[in-house]
Amino acid sequence: MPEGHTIHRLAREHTKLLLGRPVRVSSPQGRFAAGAALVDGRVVTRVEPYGKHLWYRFDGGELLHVHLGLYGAFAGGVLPAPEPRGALRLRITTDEQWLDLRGPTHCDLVTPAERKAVLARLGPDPLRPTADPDLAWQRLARSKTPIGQLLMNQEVLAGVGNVYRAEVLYRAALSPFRAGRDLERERWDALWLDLVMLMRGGVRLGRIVTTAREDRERRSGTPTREDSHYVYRRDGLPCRRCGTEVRTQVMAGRNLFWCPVCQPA
DNA sequence: GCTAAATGTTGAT
DNA sequence: TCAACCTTTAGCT
Repeated sequence: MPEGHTIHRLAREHTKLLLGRPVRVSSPQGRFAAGAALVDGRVVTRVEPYGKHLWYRFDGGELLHVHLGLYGAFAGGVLPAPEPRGALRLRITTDEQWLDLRGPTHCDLVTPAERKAVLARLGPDPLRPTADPDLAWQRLARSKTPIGQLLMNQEVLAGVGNVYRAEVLYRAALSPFRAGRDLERERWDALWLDLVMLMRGGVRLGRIVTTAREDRERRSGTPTREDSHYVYRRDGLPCRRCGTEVRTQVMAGRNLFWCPVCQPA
């Protein structure tokens, strides 16, 4: 379930769990066996998130790069660890805890240069305190590409995925089909601030909630999980604010959701 | 029990 | 544009 908020939350958890401790590292599945052997017994000195990427630094200078992709996920708990089964790419254990990684797109040892190359291609990450929204604006402001596509481009913005794309555009009352260069600077600044707030909330809660309380309660009395979004995966259902059917269509290779009335072209 | 789809990216065609 | 990665879950039967 990984957009940027998931990655930043994992970085916090893993920092608390691993930092300054020697770890046992293995790859029961075998695909990361050689890399695991190289860092087995090392001390973790840093866990760093950027966008949807995670890096783990070890005291021998090694760097582990993890990208969860669409299905990658961590699980963990207090020892003893469960018997490894299925495709378990990575297991890290401390004296007390175990951590399992399954299904990632990337789980590899990389050089500092390779890490730099990845970072160089990423746009500003709304979850990083020093992120500069102007870098994204430079790209947006001269692009004919629809804003719904630009928001998904990690070279424009790092960490935004399909849920935040749909939801932040709804909250801004912006059509996903509007060209980036037709976006006013003030509206971009407001969009960025909203992303920062929403994604920080995602880190805190461990899930994405974009609906204002009054919108959650209007239709259902008690808030439930399915009230967490305005439009994401709500195609065919009435818009929470205007009642119009929420629409969907593929944009940037993923299902986009929007309200044609609240987000007029 | 089976199938399709899912909060993502890459590399081949 | 599409298959691959590889796991979980929702929605069927």
